[in-house]
Amino acid sequence: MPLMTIALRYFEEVARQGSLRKAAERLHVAASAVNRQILKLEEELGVPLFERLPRGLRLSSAGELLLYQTRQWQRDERQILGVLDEIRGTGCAEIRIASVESMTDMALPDVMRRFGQRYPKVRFQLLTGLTDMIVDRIVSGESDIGICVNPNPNPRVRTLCRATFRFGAVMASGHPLAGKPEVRLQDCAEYPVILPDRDMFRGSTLEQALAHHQVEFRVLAECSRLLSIKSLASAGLGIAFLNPLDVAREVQRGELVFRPLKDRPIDGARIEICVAQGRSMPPAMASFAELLSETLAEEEGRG
Amino acid sequence: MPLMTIALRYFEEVARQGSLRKAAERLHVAASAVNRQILKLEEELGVPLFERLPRGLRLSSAGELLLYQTRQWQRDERQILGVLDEIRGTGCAEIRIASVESMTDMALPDVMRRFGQRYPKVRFQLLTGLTDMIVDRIVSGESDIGICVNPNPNPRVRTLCRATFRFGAVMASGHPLAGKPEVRLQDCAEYPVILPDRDMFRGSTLEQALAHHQVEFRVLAECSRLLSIKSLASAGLGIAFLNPLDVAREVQRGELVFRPLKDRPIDGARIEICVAQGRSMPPAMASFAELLSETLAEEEGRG
DNA sequence: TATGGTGTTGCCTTTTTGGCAACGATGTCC
DNA sequence: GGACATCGTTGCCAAAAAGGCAACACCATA
Repeated sequence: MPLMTIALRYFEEVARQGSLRKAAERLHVAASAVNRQILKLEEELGVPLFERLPRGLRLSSAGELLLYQTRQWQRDERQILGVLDEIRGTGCAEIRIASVESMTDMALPDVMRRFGQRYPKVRFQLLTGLTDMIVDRIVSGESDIGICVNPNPNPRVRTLCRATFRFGAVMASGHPLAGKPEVRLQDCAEYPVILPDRDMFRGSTLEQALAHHQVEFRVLAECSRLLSIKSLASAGLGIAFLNPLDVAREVQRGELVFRPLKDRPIDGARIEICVAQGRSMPPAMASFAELLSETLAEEEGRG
Repeated sequence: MPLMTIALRYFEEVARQGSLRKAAERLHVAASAVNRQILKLEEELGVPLFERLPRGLRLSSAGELLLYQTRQWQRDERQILGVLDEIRGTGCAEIRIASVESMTDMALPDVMRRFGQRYPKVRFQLLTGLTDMIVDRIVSGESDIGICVNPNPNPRVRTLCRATFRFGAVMASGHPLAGKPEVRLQDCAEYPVILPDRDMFRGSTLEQALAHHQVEFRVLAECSRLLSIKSLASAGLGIAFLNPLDVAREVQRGELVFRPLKDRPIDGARIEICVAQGRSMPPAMASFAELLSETLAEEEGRG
């Protein structure tokens, strides 16, 4: 338990009590033991920490300095012991997730809730961004678990699980195309569409698909957030191209409908769960990763 | 010298080397000794700090946490050992002075210069203000040595030395009154005078003296700074009432003349050097206080 | 002057830490 | 596939550190 020298521990108590014998009593040791630690400490530091008065000890200015530092260390010690206490058993106090938006609406909250039943004390840090940034954070160790879409192969990243989701057309339930079980891109061209903005769009599977089929769309809006895209589609302003995960909640509530695309071939979005290569995961984190992987696989099967 | 447990010291090196044996080599101890410290540390903390690999040890997430804290403590340790090194012999690294303006122009720089020859490494913090604030700082421990004027008796303050300086009239060397060896307040009433402002004036000996003699002055200016008063007087704009210490430098240079007042009784300004009651001073500080007291006594004799 | 408080020291025991050699396990090289 | 190197770990014992007890010297106070 003791992370700092007994000498410092004794020193703090002596400074607090102003007397060797009182300090010794509170420390449950003999006064001579305390005295020797203080004398040794002063000798090693080369500076008197106390001045000896007939009624006890009083801090010198060097002693005040050291006392201040010692108290700081004691606070540090209590704090870290507390954190290690939380970690005991779980192996970690916090799981830092970096995820694309697709997962953050439905899948992630669900997994986190189920995980919280087994590990109620583990906190989360949830950061949303694009794949490149997510990979960077995993590599640099800023985040523990990354959820990204179509990441480039990277030797410093280990993929735990991957699942592909095919794009589909997403529109308000009252939309003229909502009646058909499947749609073609050409059908969609008759209505306004809502696309991700340049940053989200670049390099995405959607970009490749649209480029391949050479369809001319009337673009109503380009959005930088998934939430915006869904809001516009919900309002009936246009058709969006998303994967089932993105709109699971809205489809469930009947606000949006998801219609697979008949066109072939259209690659799906490959969602991968990844961690830093060469780093092991504490039990709780491994458990979380597994839960996440299972959920992703289930969703893939359902889609 | 070691302020944190050997276990932590070993732990840091093992984390750095990634191997018990390499760490042991750098620490000049047997590998078994290092191993035992690590095992004991893990047992006491109740958390594994490393995971054992066939090629060595790798930090767990608990270990990373502790390593971060340990490195912080090592920096703290180096820093405070450095300061204690400076203190060795002198007893303190810094002398914090709170002084009225009277001393800060001539006496204090002179004392600090002479002190610096004996203790070149000791730094100063010089704060200028009014007596009440100075006393407060001494009591609260924010400053070490206080130089104040006519302080109220205070059981928590110990006075090392006091010296009284009688007020006099201060004027430019070309002033009509500059020719007389002594002046009366009544003489000064024929010319504009420069007074300290309300904060400086209130409760001062000067206030009592002027109140006692019932002389009507034509006040040219009230100033909140000693420097301003002297500047106006130097410019020949009026007569100021100061004590010899305030104008020692200007008198020496011939810019101002100091003329004692013939009126009786006029109490002098009682300048006191004081420290906190019940606190002892490290050698360097005591030396400084003594130097300061001597200088003050000399100046009193000269005036 | 007696008394109760202080820090300090000598002698000894107890506890902690270190050193040495050996063991079992794992990865590497020929 | 077997020799070899490297790793962490453990048992046994010596060295070092810390602690306990009693006595001492000192000083303020009653």
